[in-house]
Amino acid sequence: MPTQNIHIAIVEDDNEIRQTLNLIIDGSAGFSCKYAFPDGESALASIGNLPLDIVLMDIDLPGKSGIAVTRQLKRENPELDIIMLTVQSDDDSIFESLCAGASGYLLKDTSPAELLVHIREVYDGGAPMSNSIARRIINSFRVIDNPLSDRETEILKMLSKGLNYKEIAHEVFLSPHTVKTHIKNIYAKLHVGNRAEAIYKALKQKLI
Amino acid sequence: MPTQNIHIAIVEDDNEIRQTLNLIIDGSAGFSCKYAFPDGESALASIGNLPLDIVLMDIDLPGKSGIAVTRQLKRENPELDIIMLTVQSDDDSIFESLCAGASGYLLKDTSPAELLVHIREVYDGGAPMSNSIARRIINSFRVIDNPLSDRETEILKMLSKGLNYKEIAHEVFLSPHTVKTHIKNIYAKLHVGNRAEAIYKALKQKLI
DNA sequence: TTGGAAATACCTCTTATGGGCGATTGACGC
DNA sequence: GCGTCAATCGCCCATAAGAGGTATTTCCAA
Repeated sequence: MPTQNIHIAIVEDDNEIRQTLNLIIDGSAGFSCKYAFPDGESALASIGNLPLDIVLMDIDLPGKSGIAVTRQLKRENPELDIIMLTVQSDDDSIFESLCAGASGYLLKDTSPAELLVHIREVYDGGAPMSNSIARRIINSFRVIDNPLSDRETEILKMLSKGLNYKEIAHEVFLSPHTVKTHIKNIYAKLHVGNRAEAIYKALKQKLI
Repeated sequence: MPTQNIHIAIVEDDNEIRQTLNLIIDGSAGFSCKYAFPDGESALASIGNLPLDIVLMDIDLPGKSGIAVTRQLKRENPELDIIMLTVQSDDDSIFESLCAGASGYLLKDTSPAELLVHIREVYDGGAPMSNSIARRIINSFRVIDNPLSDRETEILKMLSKGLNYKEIAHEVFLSPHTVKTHIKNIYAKLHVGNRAEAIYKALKQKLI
């Protein structure tokens, strides 16, 4: 029993790549690719009224960048899945794309067969990434080291919620003086001089 | 020409699963699995002296959790790659595992054939994840929306660096009063009442 | 057993912060 | 042309925060 076709559009400025992708995808069983755009503006103008499941998006486009186009498309069509298909493999491109709402990130050295597999993965709720990209993403989660004691971490979390000395003291059944001492020690360990910087550093280093 | 075997260890408390995995992996060409541990303590005691490439780690272990074991293993053997292989699919388990240093996250419904593919992916520098896991990770990057003006964002960033009114005013060539007004507006937009909470929310929502 | 964290508690002093007010100017949209 | 909003500047005041101390207890590891 044949499943329903997955409807795909392409945004890619290189004519040859665009047409080749179009032919490959549209010619594969289970996939339909009736729309291809050479730039973001034309894609934004048309997509939204179209019955699409997935968009393949290049990043380096004339005019609006593929990341900006992704952001806007996702704002207007939250259900649409967008897969970045690009040569860019720098951290900025990757993380900005994900923040913009991309559901996958593939490098252009991906083979046509793999591409089709990955499109189906996205259709099935996955989030395919080229190997090197996936590793970069999960490395971004790594924690360096945590110099804070459990008590200090607990108090720092409350600080980040906006509580003051007295409120924290009440929460943890301590004297406000003790809370203050802990916070001073936290500042020393994080090499900061106030709450704002402490919370910034702690979040950046995933301490809280 | 045969490539070198990938050397694998298993940490898994369920005897049947552990032995089955062991047999499947060790019986596959290109893979070697000579070590299997029923708990984290025994794994920590032995691994480190062993010539291993990859460890498959369960999360729900007797005693130390697989996440804690992962953290310690990675601290002592940064080069070792650890793949979580678990039934846990809650956000906390996923993100804590990644923060602890896992290089992949697979659910136990992964087929043996896929498992071998994924082990090789990790060996080749990738970071395989089960479909639903990958999507959760990617979604964690999504930006909701940014209610702040450019000026406000600029000032909020300086706040997070620990600058006070006067210092910020000096940086942006404004009166300290104006800076204060901006900050008050930021608090209103973020529905917070102080710096700590503002920075926490802003970072959580990726506004800065 | 001794040294070092961690956790606990207190004091004083100066400065920064946040709340509550008001006000003008210049874009931009409708 | 009118309203809205960002951006700018201002004042007063109560309180919170941070910088400087000192000190005790507990517990773990060297």
